[in-house]
Amino acid sequence: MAIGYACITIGVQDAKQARCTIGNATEDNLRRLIKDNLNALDAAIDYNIAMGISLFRISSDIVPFGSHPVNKLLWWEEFGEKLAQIGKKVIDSGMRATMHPGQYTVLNSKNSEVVDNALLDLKYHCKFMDVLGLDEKNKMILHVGGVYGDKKNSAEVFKSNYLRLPDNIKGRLIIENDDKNYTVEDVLGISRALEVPVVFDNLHNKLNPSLETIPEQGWVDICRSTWKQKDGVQKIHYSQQKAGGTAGSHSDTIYIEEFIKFYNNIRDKNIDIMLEVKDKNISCIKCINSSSSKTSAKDLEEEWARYKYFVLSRSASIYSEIREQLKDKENIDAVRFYKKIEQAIDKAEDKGAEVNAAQHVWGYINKNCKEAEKRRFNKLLASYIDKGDGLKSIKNHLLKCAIEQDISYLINSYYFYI
DNA sequence: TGACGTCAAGATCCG
DNA sequence: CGGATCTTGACGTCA
Repeated sequence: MAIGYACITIGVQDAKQARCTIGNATEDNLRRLIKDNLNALDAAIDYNIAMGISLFRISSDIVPFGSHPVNKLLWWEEFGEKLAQIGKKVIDSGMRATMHPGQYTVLNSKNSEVVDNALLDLKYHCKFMDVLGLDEKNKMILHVGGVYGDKKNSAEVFKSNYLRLPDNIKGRLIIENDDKNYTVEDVLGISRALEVPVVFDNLHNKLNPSLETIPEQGWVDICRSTWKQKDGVQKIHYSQQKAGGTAGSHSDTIYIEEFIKFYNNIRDKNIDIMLEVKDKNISCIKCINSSSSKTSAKDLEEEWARYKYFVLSRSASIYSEIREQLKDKENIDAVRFYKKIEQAIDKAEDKGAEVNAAQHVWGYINKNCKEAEKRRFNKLLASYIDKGDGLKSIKNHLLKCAIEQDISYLINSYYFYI
């Protein structure tokens, strides 16, 4: 059982991915970006290992314009050594990596150029995983594509185009129900014909349910039968609707009670759950700690160290309540802990609390900082107290100072990132 | 023709 | 001039 997150690692300075526009995609720029992005991927994997996260989606942008003719680099040769080293790290740590060509990679398109480009994109994604040296249990997820007024026929086009794919792509490809077109029932139909594993996506299923009404858990069970030994553990996508957002938009954080309810209903826990959520690795750790029986008082204390200034910036009383709760080392209750954190997340901005937290963080920086930094902090804080704007500037300044003084305790704080 | 999703790059604005 | 904030990009489908 693993819980993972997609592409971006929040709050890890060395793990930031970079890109460029097509106009700037010169050979030199691309070479530099690939080098930087591979180092960033390496850092993200180190972080995952340190945090006990063993499921991770690699960004499609890891090689900028990886399937576009503008990128003519033989990146798999040029960076072969680095790629192999990263791959070895993934394998040795027992991590499972995935990739996910987006909604614009359409294998069943009416337009043959679009199909050609989809093939190039699949080849690129597959090549990346191949050169990492990952086996076929490390999957590549694709949506079925367009409907073009005739879902049945369009599914047939998908099938025939699938059958023409190279074997290494077929070995990795898995298909997912989407939020508008192909329901899990539709995707299972395609899966039966092609023997392709199906990824059940809970939010897509809510927005685009099948004709047959089966509870979520029933669909998870049915999808399980599409996963064979060689495919590895069944994988599903889990996300929550953002309150007040357009249908299908992902929540800022995974609300833990709802997740645990879903998790408890899963009959066979031998399953990998990929979270799709704005706060990425942060929710991932939350879900791992809340679903594992091995979560210790120390685990929650480490989380508290990362959350505390954020919580303080929202509410001093919630801050005290959590501190009280954590004093009881005999009764570890991760769900209760994270529900309190969520209370703080959902609280509206409170100027007094923000000022208090900023001053608290400043207390660590104040001692060893430059006069100019001191002046800037005081100026920004005064402006915030006076006019109520510039909170982001305060946080950016504090983070900059923390990085300069290399105070990891502060740099790792979620206060700066959520 | 614009919305959809994504989020850093790139452009522009501000003090 | 540095930093904050707004706009663009790159993709394909669908209304």
